Amino acid sequence: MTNLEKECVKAGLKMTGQRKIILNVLSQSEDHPSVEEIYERSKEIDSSISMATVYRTIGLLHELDLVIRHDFKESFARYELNHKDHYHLIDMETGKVIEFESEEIERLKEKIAEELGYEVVDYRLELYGKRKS
Amino acid sequence: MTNLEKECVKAGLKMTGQRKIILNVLSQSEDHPSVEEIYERSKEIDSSISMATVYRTIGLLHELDLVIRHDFKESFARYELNHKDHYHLIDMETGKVIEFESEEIERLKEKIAEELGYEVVDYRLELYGKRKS
DNA sequence: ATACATGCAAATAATTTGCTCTCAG
DNA sequence: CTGAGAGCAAATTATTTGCATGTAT
Repeated sequence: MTNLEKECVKAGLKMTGQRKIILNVLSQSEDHPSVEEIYERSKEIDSSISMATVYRTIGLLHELDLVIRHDFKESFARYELNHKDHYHLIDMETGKVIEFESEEIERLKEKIAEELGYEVVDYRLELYGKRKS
Repeated sequence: MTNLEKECVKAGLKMTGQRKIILNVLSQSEDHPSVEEIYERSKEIDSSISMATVYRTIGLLHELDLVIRHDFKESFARYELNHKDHYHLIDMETGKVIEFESEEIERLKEKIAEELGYEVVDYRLELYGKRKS
């Protein structure tokens, strides 16, 4: 049983075949798949899996804070496993998503929230850019 | 004719009654209204205005870069007139949106994009927080 | 005059949900 | 065994679009 699976069980979820597959797909994914994509990748392993199950599972994982949801200015959402703090730069020409980290932003967001009398519960930082010629 | 109206005309849009109303509603709004809300506020001025028109108008204004679109982790979008660079902190308990500015973030985002070989075309920075007790 | 806008209603697209059956614990 | 979970299809929600009619320029 993987770590991720253990976390789910600990949270009270039953470890069904479908959930194992979806968790596995997410673990294998280096990108930020949409529900549709997660569904497609999961179907390659078990073709009987349904969209509804993918939606419900992703929803649960999101509640458990195991996956993060992104809205990259598209009509649908993208997901990824919640690993360390990082940010995204979206190439507006190719749609490619580049991840980056930044200690400075980390500090800055805490500082700003602090000044406003708030504690950061969640955040979102995305840059949309064009490759320099 | 307001400045905003002039900008629209300059871009080739016809200045219809509906558009004037919507522009006016946006100018008056201190918050970040959804299309539904813009529609409600507009209807108080001219009850015959339709959702389709609001959607289309907002879409055009967005293309002209006169309004910015926000996805504050809700199921719908919110809009506001595009004034100077600023960011948002969303109070997770009340949903209230607090605007703030930050020279540092301004510089930082340029620097980061630069390092990745990109030019910033657009960006998004939101903090989601809980009020400190 | 005429191309662009509007209102209405129907169409889309993403996501959610009701219901019945299945299976993990 | 029993309640949580799955699949299917229908429902919902936000947004978009086709079309006949209206209007700013």
